[in-house]
Order: sequence, then C-alpha cells, then structure tokens
Amino acid sequence: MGFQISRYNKEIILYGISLALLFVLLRFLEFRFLIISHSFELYVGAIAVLFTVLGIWLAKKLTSPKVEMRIVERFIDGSAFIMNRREAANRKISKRELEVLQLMAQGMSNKEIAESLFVSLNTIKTHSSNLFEKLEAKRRTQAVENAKKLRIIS
Amino acid sequence: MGFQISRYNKEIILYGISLALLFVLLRFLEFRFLIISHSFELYVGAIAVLFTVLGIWLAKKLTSPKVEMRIVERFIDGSAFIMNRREAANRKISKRELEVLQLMAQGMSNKEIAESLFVSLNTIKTHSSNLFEKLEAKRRTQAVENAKKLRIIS
DNA sequence: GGTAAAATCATCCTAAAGTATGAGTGAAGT
DNA sequence: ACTTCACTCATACTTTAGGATGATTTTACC
Repeated sequence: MGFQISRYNKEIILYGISLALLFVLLRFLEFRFLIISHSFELYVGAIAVLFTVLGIWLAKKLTSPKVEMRIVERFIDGSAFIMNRREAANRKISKRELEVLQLMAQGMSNKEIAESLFVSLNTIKTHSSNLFEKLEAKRRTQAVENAKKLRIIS
Repeated sequence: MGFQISRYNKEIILYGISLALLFVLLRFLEFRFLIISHSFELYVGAIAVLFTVLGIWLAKKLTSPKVEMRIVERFIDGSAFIMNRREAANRKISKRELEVLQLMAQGMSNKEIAESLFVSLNTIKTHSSNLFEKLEAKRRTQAVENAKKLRIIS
C-alpha cells in the first residue's frame, strides 16, 4: 500500500484550504469590522454559522454510510444459463467453434455435426482439434466438461 | 398539519441556546482575548473548530442516517446434486458401471479409467458398451449427457 | 486493395472408441 | 448344489476420433 491515510483526503485538504483562505480574508477585514461597534458579535456569528455549515457538509462527506444488508435467497433456475462470454472471448473461441462445441456437448458425432452444419467431416475435425487446444482438453468429453465448468456452454 | 416545522425542533433549539450562551461568554472574555497580540486569529480558529464540531454533531442528529442498501443475493445452489437412484436402478446400472460412468463424465479416456480402477482396458470397454445400451446412447458423450439429464451423475 | 482472422476442405496416419462374442471367477441367494 | 449376476478379460474387427500439415476461400476491417 502506498499513500493512503484515508479515502477522505480530498475533503480534509479542502477543509484546510478553506480555513487558511478564511484567515487571509480576516487579515484584510479585521480592522474594519472591529471599528464598527457591535460588529464583533456579528462577525463571530457569521464565522459560527459558516463553520456550522462546513461541519454539516463535512459530516455528510465523511460519515460512512450505514450498511444494511438484505439477504435475498434466490433459487438458481437451472434452465437460465448465463454464458461466460469473457471466457469464450479470452480463449478466442470463434462462433463456428462454439456451434460445434454445443453439438458436441449434445453427444453428436463429428459426422452428425458435419451433416447438421452442412460442412465436411474434415472441417469439423479441424474445428474440434482447435477447440481441444483452446479448452486445454485431450478429448471431446473433456472439452465438454471444461466448457461447462467455464460456463461457455450450458 | 399543525405545529411541525421539523421533527428536529429539539436539536434546533439546543443549537440556538448554545449559540446564545457562546455570545454571552464572548462578552466576558472579549477584551482579554483582544489584548493579547495575535490572539484574534487564535480566537477565530477556536470558534471555527468549535462550530465545525457542532456542525458535525448537528448533521449527525439532523440528517436521517445514510443507509446504503447492500442486497446480498445468496444463491441457493441448484447444483446440489441429488442422485436419482431410481433411474439408475431401473436401468440396472451396476456399481462398477456407475464408477466408470462418473470417470467418463470427467473426460477420462478408457485407458485412464482402466488404470485408475486397476482393471484392463477391455473391461472398461465392456462396461462402457453396457452403459451405452442402458443409457440409450451411441457414444460416450451422449451417455454422459443422458446420464446428467436423468440425474444419475452430477 | 491489402491484411488478418475465420472458415473451409484435403490427405495421411495413429490412437482411441466401440461392437460382437465368448469365457472364467466369485459372491449371493434359493 | 445350482443359478444368477456382476465383474473380469480376451480376441478380432470396424468405426470414429484426433494430430499434423497445407491449401483455398470468405469475411471483415483499415
């Protein structure tokens, strides 16, 4: 950890600066105010009100919000699959490869996949070989298992 | 509505009283403070700090507590696997076959399964062939898929 | 219009999976 | 004792999967 006393540094510094500025201002106005009779109380009052406001402002900034935890228990709908697109993207799995993977997961043979996608068997073999690399799998069963764990397929 | 400017009347009145008291106090100390050179700034500083603190106190009293709702979703894991023993029994899947099926689902090859169960490759082939029939599958990927659907394996 | 990635297909070859069939062994039940 | 069944293993064969490599074609993007 580097420089971090508090995450409210900015507010504290601002408070300090405004205080310093006020003092400079005072220097210039000091005598004028003092000359006028009964102005002293007025002056102090102004300061008081000003710093009260400042205090309120500070309080609002500084106080950490009270956290109210609301625990919501929710059943995961097994049919609601949320694909992990990040994983698929990181592994650079193409659209076509994903299609092949899905059919593979359904238990289809390469031949069946080829027929259902209207491409040659060799094409599917290439796709699946590429998939195995990208999914760090040696076999199609492993590829399917890994893909499911990574939430790439349902 | 009757007399209700704010539900913080008490605090506001207290604030007014303390302000008034301060002014009285000032009257008594006024001259003494002013005589001492450079004490004016000190005096104003004290007022400033005091009213800042007062402001903070006020803020805490007056403002409705800042509540950050943190909704924690506790997902009840639907994947808590409850094996469908009835299905396994109906299909007459033996203990050993189930073991093979589980390892198969993990992506293991027949050879790997054979080694991990200390039996021959041929034995595993027999088991898996029997499994395919019992699970109405043509391939191991299909067997795994069907078994998962039937909740025979997780 | 050039480039890069994706998709397509092929060939050659090896490894693994799957089928069919037969057979030996041990444990459990009748 | 006999039967049944799960488990084991083997041989022989077919099919499918998978690896390595190279090539062509689309598609998309600057």
